[in-house]
Amino acid sequence: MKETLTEKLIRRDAYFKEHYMPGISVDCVVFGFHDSSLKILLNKLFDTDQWSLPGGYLNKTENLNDAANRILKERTGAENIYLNQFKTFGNLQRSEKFFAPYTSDLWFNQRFISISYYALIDYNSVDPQMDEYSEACEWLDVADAPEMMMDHTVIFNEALEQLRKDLNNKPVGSNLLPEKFTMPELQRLYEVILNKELNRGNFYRKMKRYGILDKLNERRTGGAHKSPDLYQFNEYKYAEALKNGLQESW
Amino acid sequence: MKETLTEKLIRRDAYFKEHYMPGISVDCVVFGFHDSSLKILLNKLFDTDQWSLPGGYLNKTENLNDAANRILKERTGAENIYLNQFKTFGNLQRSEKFFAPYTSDLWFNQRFISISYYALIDYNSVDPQMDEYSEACEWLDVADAPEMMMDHTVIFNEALEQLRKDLNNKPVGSNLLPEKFTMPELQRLYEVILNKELNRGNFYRKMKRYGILDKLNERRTGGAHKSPDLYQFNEYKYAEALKNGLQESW
DNA sequence: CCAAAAGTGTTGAACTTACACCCATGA
DNA sequence: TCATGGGTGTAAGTTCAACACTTTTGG
Repeated sequence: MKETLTEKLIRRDAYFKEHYMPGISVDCVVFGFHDSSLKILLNKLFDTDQWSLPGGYLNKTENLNDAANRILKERTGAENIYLNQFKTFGNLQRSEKFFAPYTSDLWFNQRFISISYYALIDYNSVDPQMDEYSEACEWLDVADAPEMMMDHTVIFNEALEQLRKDLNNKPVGSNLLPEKFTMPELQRLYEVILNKELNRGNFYRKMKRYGILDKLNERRTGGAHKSPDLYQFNEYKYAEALKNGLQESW
Repeated sequence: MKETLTEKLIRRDAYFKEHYMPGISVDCVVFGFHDSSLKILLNKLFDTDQWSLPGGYLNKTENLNDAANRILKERTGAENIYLNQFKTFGNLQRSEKFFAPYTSDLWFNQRFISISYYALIDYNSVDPQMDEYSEACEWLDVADAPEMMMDHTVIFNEALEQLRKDLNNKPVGSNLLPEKFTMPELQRLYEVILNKELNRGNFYRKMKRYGILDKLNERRTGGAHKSPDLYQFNEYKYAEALKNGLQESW
């Protein structure tokens, strides 16, 4: 017979009490880019209709950033993911409703402060993995994000806002795209993050002017039309340019 | 006979265990502007040579932002201070050295995660107040910041970096200056935050073009030369302009 | 009346925006 | 052959840095 979510939480209670810092959780908003749209990686918990951000707890002997990396590795199989801690959520009521059915002495049902990261990852390098409390782990389209548990919708929205602000200051492009990509793909990434259309010619020139891309002697074949050139980021020049920001208004 | 810092911490141990969340502290980097330079509010603990950021703990029945506001009110006497949560610090070793002399069962000597805010405040509205563990609470010049305890120097540097980035996106000017100020004062604020000189004429025009300032029918008299006009921020227009950022490179 | 500071004008360079055009090429 | 993408041209408008000029005011 299948163990319910409640039974699972009760069974794991003592283990968590021993190994994890009380009151501190780490949540990750994992962004990917696929099929010209921005995706987010979400779990679906057993016994609920709601989705949740991949998250976990802080081991007593673990650094904060290491916890975020560990949690992401468990969920995506990938290592060295680009992570950006963007805000810590600590309102009293943030998990009240969700845990209302549980007894208050349950470890999981204490007041938690959520230290939140957003992660940027090459969609194709991810193999979404469920955790022990979930019945699904999937990429969903940011444009129609589902209802999420607790305050995860708030966390997600703030992550998206921060991503938008970081577009000219953080290596967003190189972390969301595969190593080789075409100029139209890069433009679509910018458009979908900024949620507005950009002029093709100007985008092309602007990107070239930054000098952060290397043009490869390859093209993407197999498409329906002219094979577009492939580019890759010049990591050194990209990093240099980001030090002062890309200084553009888009 | 004066109670030592150690004695004080031991005496308060049970009280904190009862009322405050374990493992979570809130630190504030408080910025002010005075005499053409950027200042930071620091405490000096008893029995040490090091300075510390004003900080405190999170009450079990208190929201995160409320804790930051409470701590600031205790230290500055001011309410409704502009606060910006910018990062959470949680390395294992962050307080190791500092608390090494204390026994490990002391509440204060557990592993703490520091949720850090920077605060912007009108220098003149502050009456620096020592807490019970300090022998001094003073404004010090950011340009020659002293040695600080634990990882507070790191926290301070990241706050300053964030402030620089936020200059065009957050109401930095209106929160650091008194209600009425002159254009040269505003320019000096920008210069000291950005750490570079700006062209006077262009600064003047740019500020006017934003339309975020109201020119008053008053001047600052008493100076050695021409009395400059006084301005104040038009809060509504300032807020509107900040929604999209001030879009300037300075 | 003069020095210093406030405030304004001007100008050339640079950049943005928006649109248009040509070429290449794969289905 | 035609739709899509690569690459370039250009005109109009905007912004910027730099410098110089005028105005104001305290001593």
